[in-house]
Amino acid sequence: MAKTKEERRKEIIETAGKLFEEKGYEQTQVQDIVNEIGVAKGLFYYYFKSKDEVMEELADRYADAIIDAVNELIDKDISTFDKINRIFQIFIDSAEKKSGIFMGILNVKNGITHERIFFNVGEKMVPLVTELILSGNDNGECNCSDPKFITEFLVSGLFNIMNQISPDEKIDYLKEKLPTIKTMILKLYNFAEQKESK
Amino acid sequence: MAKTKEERRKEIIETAGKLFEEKGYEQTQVQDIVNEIGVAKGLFYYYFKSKDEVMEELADRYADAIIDAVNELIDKDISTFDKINRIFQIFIDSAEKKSGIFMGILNVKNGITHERIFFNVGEKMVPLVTELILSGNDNGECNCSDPKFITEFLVSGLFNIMNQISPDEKIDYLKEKLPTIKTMILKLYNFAEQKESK
Amino acid sequence: MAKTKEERRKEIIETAGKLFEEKGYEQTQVQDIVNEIGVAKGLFYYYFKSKDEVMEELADRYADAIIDAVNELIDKDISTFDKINRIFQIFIDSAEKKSGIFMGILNVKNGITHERIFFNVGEKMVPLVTELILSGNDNGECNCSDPKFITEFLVSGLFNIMNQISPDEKIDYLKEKLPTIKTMILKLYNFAEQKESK
Amino acid sequence: MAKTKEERRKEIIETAGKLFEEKGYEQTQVQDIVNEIGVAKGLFYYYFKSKDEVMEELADRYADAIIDAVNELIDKDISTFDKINRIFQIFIDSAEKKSGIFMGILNVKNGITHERIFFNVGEKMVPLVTELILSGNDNGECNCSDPKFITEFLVSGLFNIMNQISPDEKIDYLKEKLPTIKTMILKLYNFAEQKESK
DNA sequence: GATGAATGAGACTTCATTCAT
DNA sequence: CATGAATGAAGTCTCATTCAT
Repeated sequence: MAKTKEERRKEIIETAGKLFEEKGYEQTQVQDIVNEIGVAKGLFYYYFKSKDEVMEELADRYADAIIDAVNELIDKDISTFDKINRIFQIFIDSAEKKSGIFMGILNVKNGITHERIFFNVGEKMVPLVTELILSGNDNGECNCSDPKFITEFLVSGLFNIMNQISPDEKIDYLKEKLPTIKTMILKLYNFAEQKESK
Repeated sequence: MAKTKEERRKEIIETAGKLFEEKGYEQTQVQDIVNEIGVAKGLFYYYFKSKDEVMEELADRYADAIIDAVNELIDKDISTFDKINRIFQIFIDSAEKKSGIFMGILNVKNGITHERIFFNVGEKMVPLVTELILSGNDNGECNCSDPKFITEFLVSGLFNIMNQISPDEKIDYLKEKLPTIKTMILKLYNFAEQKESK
Repeated sequence: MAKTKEERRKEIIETAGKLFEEKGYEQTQVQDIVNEIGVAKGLFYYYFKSKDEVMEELADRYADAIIDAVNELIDKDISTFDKINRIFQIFIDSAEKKSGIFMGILNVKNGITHERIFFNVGEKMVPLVTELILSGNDNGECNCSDPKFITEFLVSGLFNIMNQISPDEKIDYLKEKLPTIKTMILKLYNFAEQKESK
Repeated sequence: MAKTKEERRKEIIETAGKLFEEKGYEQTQVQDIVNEIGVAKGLFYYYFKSKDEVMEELADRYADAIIDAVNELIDKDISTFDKINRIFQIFIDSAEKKSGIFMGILNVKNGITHERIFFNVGEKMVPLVTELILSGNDNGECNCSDPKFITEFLVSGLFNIMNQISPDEKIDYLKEKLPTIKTMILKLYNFAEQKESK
């Protein structure tokens, strides 16, 4: 047995994430997590100081994955409108990934997981998008008087939609809604009417 | 002392609501609630079967208060745009009331309370607004191809905004954002450009 | 309303007895008893010092009813065998009465009720029957070397049988078994082979 | 410390059994059990899901021990009368074992323990003995028209006797009564008059 | 790296009993 | 006689965390 340290850490985080989504944070016991993996409880505490620390890292990892992708995009030489669209696309795509998180059925009991992840993602994503819109305002691509508020709105709206549909329908549902979302972006940030480049 | 049954019920619900907001559902013990009121723990269970039942009733009461106000509005002889605006106004106003609920600082620990209330409110409010827009579509006041999705977006967006600011700033913040919200409504439901009647 | 003191006492005792049988002593709350009657909980404590006191009185009443009937019989001018038979007949008959007690389905949870009543009845009945057999030994009607042990055996055996069949079948079952019981009495106390006088 | 799982389980079951007998099931708290052993309360729930589960296992173990011994006996090549005698002997012997169960003073409060154990034992023992008598009827060793009823009678009678005497006197008392019990068996099942082989 | 028995504080809940009206 | 809101001690059960092996 004896996996490498990093493998085990990842295994624990991902298993925890899966269970938090399925049953909620409070309803998932450390025992459930180690049972799922097939190791002893003590091992959990060899890798993490507490159950809470796993949650924290979980939310961070998820947020970081999104932010990394967004950062990579931001310096590209494409229109602001395209950037914004792609950012939300990345956000949505993350729901398709096998990350374990985001894959849970809406469960009123797992509120804490959702809020925590949302908080982490939102906190990092909103400033990036806001900055982007502000520069778009400057060069005339768009005209939005309160980009921070609008962005918070869009992010939280999307997030909640994603948490209210079952994982099976999620991908198809979001694909179906994509044009509507693009129209919303167009209107709310006041982009000049335009065609999206591939 | 022996208050009437209805007074005590209300007192317990409101005290519970206040504490749930302040500390979160899981972190609020039944003992905290009865301490705050100054009665014995048994009394709590004389009125409610469980801690969960209080939460349920709390969420229902809050949702019902909003829905009642919305229903009253819906038959009035004013434009659809005005109705929609006022509905969101009611939604926002409810956050100002001293109801005890909704008054909490954003606390990542009280996710369950927020999700539960949001779920109850959203579930009832979205269909009402959707219906309104559909009839607005029919008589040419607006032109929205997916009113249900847009409404879910607006409701969840607003809800999250309200949960992310401290109660002290909340009222002023929302008042400040009101024009922006109205503009969003105007654009997202595609209302014909118009003046709102006072 | 306002029944007489004695009526209310009886009502409470009988209702309690019924519920103890149905659900067991520990599982029956004072609240259940007063709910069934339709009065307030305080009234229960106006008539009885405690829940235990009701149980005590219940067991006593039941035992006394049997003992009274047995005592009446004991001085009659009939054979000892007939007396013994009739005593067990009385014991069995009491199970048919609408007394509320003894009418419960076997419920592993109501052990306390059964044991308590059995204890009270047995304690009073065994010495009477034992005495009877001893005098029967003296005048040659029977010949039993350990009447106390045999009687305890018969009483506890009957009692358990009665607690193991459902109330609906009870009467018919016991009627069916009556000849077997008589044969047991005949053999165990070593009565001279004889015909029972009607 | 850290005993093996099976040792601890057994320790808990036996300690619980001892206390149930001494004070009754309802009157024995989980706290009492763990105090007696000198461990933390959580450990109890590490091994058992509930207090009730211990009781269930207790009754099962006791019943199984008897049934195992009886089964071993049943195929031996001895007379039916001897088998029946030895079965009741096993039943009685089990009361002498230091198993912890069955060793309690008669306590009207421990009715549930007694009823439960009796129920489990009786349920398994009665059919075995009944079958034995039926085959004894076939080969002419005995002649009993209702072996099931008689057996229920004997088992419940013995059981009650055992619960009504203090543990100190129990062994001597039962030894003293053994001839009487054998005579009862002889008569009730209508065995042909005979000598028991040693 | 890994185990899992053991801990123990503290949560929720129950209910017999009281007492002011 | 009757009410029923209020009490509070006591019980069962949970679970994150520790630590000796």
